Amino acid sequence: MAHKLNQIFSALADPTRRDILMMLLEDDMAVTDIAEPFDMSLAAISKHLIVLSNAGLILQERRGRVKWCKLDTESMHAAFIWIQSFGQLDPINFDSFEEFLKKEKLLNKPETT
Amino acid sequence: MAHKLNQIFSALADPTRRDILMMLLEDDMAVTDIAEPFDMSLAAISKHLIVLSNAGLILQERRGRVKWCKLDTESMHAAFIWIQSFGQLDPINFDSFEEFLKKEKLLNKPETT
DNA sequence: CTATTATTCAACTATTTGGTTGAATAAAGT
DNA sequence: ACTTTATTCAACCAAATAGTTGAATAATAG
Repeated sequence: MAHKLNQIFSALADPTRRDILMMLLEDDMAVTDIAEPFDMSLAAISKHLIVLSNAGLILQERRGRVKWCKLDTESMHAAFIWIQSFGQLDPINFDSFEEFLKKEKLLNKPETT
Repeated sequence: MAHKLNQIFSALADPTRRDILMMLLEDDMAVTDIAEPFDMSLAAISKHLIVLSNAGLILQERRGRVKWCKLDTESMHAAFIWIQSFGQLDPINFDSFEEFLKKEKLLNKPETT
């Protein structure tokens, strides 16, 4: 699990990839649709998606000729736990934590597996 | 602040640098002492420290010929908040959160600025 | 079968990264 | 002044990264 942290943090270090992850918060998307807003070739986005996939931050499932991308929360959670248990945070910002809870509730995701 | 996330996550992506940060949890250290346990040149460690410093994860203060390194919690906190507010975490692991609180209490840091 | 759409592969390039070594600088210690 | 200790600088190298373009593959549509 520790070696995965390299990949996870490395994947999160790129702003394009963070943007992609945030887009996927809204909904699952096909590769072409993900690429659309970016000023960058499709192949470049495809590579970013492979990086995200290798880091375990997204899952890719091919249905027909379309490859659907969706968030995989586990790696993000692992990074979260690492930082959290690192422990050198400010007294803990309960406000932002509450806000996070609120947002979770608002999203009210149907697939709460 | 967003552009700093690139540097922060990128800095956290290297295991040597994460190790250094964890060593600094114990106490502030001089560059040479930080380098000692690693199978790597002093210059390499010096570079890692510059990366950590640029990411705002540590502070370096020269006293005499020794450069002391200490954690700077702000950037770590920024990364924490980003992941937290990203919101795609599992229902929230309250156990690990409690453990984190407990550890904080145990450390009982005097400099709770 | 042919064309179109979706995605990736391959080859290439430029830049960054993580490491090395040896010299340079800075501050003490004797 | 000379030596030792602490740290960085400079030049270099190998490997990884982030991008490009053009061809290849895969699946659907006509």
